[in-house]
Amino acid sequence: MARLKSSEKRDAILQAAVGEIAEAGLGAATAKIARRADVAAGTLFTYFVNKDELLNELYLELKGEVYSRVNESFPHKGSLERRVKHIWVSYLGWAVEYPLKRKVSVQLNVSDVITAATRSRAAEARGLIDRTLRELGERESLRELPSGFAVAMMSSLQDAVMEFIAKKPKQQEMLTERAFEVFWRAVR
Amino acid sequence: MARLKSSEKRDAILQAAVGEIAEAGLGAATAKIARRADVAAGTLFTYFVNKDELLNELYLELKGEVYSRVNESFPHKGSLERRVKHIWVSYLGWAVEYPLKRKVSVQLNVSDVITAATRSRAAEARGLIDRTLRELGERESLRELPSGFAVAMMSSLQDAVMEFIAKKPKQQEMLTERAFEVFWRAVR
Amino acid sequence: MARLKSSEKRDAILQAAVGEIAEAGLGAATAKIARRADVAAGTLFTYFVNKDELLNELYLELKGEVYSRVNESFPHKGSLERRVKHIWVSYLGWAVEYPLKRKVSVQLNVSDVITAATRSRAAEARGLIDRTLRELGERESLRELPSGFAVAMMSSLQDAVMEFIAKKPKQQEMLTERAFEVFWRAVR
Amino acid sequence: MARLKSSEKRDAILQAAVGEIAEAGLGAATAKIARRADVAAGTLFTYFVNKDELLNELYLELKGEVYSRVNESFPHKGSLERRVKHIWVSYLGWAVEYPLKRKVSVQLNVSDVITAATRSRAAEARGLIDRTLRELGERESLRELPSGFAVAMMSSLQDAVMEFIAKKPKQQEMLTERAFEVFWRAVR
DNA sequence: GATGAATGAGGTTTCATTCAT
DNA sequence: TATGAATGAAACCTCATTCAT
Repeated sequence: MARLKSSEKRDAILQAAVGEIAEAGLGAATAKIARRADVAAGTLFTYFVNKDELLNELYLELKGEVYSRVNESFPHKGSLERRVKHIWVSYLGWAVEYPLKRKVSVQLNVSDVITAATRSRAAEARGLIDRTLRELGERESLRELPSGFAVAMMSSLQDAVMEFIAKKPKQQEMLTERAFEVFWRAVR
Repeated sequence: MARLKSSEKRDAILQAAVGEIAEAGLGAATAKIARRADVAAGTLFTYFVNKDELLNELYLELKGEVYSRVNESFPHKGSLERRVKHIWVSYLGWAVEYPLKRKVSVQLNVSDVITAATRSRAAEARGLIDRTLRELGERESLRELPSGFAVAMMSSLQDAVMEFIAKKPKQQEMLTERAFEVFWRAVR
Repeated sequence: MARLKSSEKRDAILQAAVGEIAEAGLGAATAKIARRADVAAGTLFTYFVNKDELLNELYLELKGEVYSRVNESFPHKGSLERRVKHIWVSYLGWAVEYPLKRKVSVQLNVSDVITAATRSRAAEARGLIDRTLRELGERESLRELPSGFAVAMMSSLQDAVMEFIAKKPKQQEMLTERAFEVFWRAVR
Repeated sequence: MARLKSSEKRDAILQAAVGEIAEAGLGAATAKIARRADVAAGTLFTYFVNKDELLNELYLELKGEVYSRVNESFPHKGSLERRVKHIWVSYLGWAVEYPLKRKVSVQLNVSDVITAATRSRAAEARGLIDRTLRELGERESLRELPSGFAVAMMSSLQDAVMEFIAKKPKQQEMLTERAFEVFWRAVR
């Protein structure tokens, strides 16, 4: 008669964690996360062995969400530029749509709670993206730079764009386009 | 007269904070910071009214350090490219020399403890840099993007470079150069 | 279902607070109160959100105890003198029986931690007493004095009696009687 | 060339203590008292060996002030009623004029910091008052009550009057008069 | 599995007191 | 004497985690 661990509850906890961490930083209390998820304090620990694990799982979840967003209608057969732009546009779309999630994602990324293991599991899930970006990295323009530089550059450039979109949401599309042009000029 | 507040001690606390926060995040205990600074737990609070103020002051200190580094031997009369490159090189130089400080600076920046007031005080101190980067922002290539985009872009690109230099410190110079070329291509 | 908050524990904390405050004043440490109540330091805060609330609740509890003592076998239909005397005797009885409680009650009363809200909640609970004392206040002898004076006078006179009973407990009954005569002469 | 301990400073500290304790209770910080007295934190301890002593001295000072007020123009040769009334009126006058002092005096009195030694030193200073009140205590009406009861009763009745004068200062004179009548009726 | 009271270590901050200047 | 920085014990309170129900 044991109820199964409901993934619904798990999701509620993760979502609550986003809200709570966005407001209070990584020091957010598990009890508050639980309360926001409408779950008892103890219940949180049947879904995540401890807070660190919760944080690592959250990181994975967030990354996964972005990647699946990028995968949606990915132009597998498009030109390199089209494929890179797809990644560019869809990531920015996600980040703008879920600013709290992005904020939390950044905090997690910068902190030390996310283990190397988690980070590499996240990387694994990027297959599609990576293949495209590796192709980009091999271009003449980035030749002498380490593989991975293109990725890092794109991601950090996007962070910059984000800041501006956050301030003027209405110009999202324009900013996304123009910034992509700048980016593309750099790597072309 | 009684002992005067020594800026030596103040500095020791700030430095200890860098070390402690680099290891434990912004949740680092004030007591541990004090111990590392070789100062009694209570003494910390004669220099900073509370932890938040300590963090804000630390932020200012770190930013100030970078800016004064950039100001050193700034080629006021050089071409735009030379000036931008000076900023690029000197910032990366600082970040590579003091990776912990940079790490802490990033954590602070992302967090919510740094007040708007502190942020704008920090911005004020950037006069020299800003003038150059504003000039950059007015170039044809960035015309339709908001002023400030050039700054944000440069800073985020540098973050990307940092990661790689951190992994291969020996290639610092080469990476710095190559990455600047890429950046310059984008904004040229 | 989890363990429920036991009013037993709540009471133990309140009682421990009486002992501790009687010894150390309102500055009594919450940790010591908890220890004396045989409860973990943190547990205190599941029953009272903070020390101030504990103190306010304690005040209410103490007042409540007195009032319910007075209410016991209250001679609703007796003469005014009989009713006033009942109040007089039962209050003094309580105060003599629980000198620590009385001491703490006085300290709380004099301090500023007890909020106006708490004071008025306490006042509400005095219905029976107040009706009688208001009647007393309307007598010729107190006519020009503000309503409430009779109450204040009685209470402060009792304080005086208390001191003496505390020193010579055996004479409690006699002192209670004689003092009431004096009091009654004043208001008759 | 050593400056003498200036009694000016001592007084400033005592006065500051009144203000601070009235606002923050007996837990008032010595550092704040010192600051309010425009004196360095350490200086306080050249005038009072520790906080407890400061509090005891303050108690003495306050009591002394009242007594000397009562002594002023004391009608040594007046009837018992006149003398008692003089005490009554002059004490209430002081309490109304210095409500903070009175508040602090009450707090000190109720607390345990005031030693028995201090209390008896304070009592000594009451010679004049006591002689009159002892005379009062010997009257028929109070015969069977312990000596000292008259004093206690008077003092506690005055507390009651105080409360009302504090609320309606304009009626001070009337309230003082009427209440005395009540008191006198009781002991007559 | 779900609950939430209980725990106690640990966090920040306050404070009486000391002592170098 | 006067100063006020320095001290560190102790205060209040929070929190991740456990476990009886």
